[in-house]
Amino acid sequence: MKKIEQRLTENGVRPTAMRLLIYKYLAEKEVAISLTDIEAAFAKAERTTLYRTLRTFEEKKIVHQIDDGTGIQKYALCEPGCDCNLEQDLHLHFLCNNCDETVCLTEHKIPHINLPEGFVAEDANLVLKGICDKCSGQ
Amino acid sequence: MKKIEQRLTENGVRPTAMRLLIYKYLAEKEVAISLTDIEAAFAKAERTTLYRTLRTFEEKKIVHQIDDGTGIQKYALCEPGCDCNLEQDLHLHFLCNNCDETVCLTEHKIPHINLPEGFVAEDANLVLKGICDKCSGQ
DNA sequence: GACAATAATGCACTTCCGTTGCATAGGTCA
DNA sequence: TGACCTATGCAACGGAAGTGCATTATTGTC
Repeated sequence: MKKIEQRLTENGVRPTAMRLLIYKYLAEKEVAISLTDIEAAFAKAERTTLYRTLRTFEEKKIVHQIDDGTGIQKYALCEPGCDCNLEQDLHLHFLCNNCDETVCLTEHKIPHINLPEGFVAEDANLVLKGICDKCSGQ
Repeated sequence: MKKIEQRLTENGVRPTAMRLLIYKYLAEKEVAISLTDIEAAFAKAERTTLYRTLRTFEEKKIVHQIDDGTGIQKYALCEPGCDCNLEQDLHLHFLCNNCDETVCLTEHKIPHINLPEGFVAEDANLVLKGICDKCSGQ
């Protein structure tokens, strides 16, 4: 918990009890988490607080937002030292059609794409859908 | 208009007046269209009708749905003969941060990705964001 | 051409999720 | 301690997708 506190402080986020818990929750889960997920896990807390905590985390580069095509925004912890805006840190995400969980494949960067004349890419999002390792193993 | 009628019939969609107009609209626009766009263009028509028309078109492989990360579902005409479910027909989309328009880059297929053991990909979505050719030209 | 069956359209309403405004509680610093 | 700033809680809004049901149009059959 001390480590989490330090991580938050380093990134310019005041380590309140709520935030520590949310960070811990994100760290334990190895998949991308939606606001609704968190809400279910912290029934006592306000949705708004959770929402704003996630946004704060995102602004401070503690989590990155994931759009996996479900229409629901999800979040996952950033790797320490990663800057999710840089092309080299853009990794792909995998959405399982079976368990509906989305995981970061941080080792798999998005390949560079040659665009037609006139197009300038600043950001990229690649989502693969299918069956994840947990579900295919059975 | 006869051609459109034929296209719809071939794909098993009854060519009503409404549908012909919507198809025509999609064909003229060269960018991905949201339900709200269409609603604005056809002020007289019901949202539900437009919504269901788009869904029907999608089911019958006349349009494909695009998730460009804006949280708004968009649609664009499929190339004749394309099967948007097949890996070889999966192309990437480009969302312009300046004009907010999303275009299909049908010539640019999504590269094949080697996934970790246990992951089986069935579908893929790649969206690049940046400045499009129209906006960068100025 | 008239009729029944089927499909498309229009209207009302719901749900889900993200988002904001404002009041209150809590922590920080002089 | 008191003033200030930040975080939290509560209430409400708004956009977009989606559904149920009645009505209208279209098709096939006799």
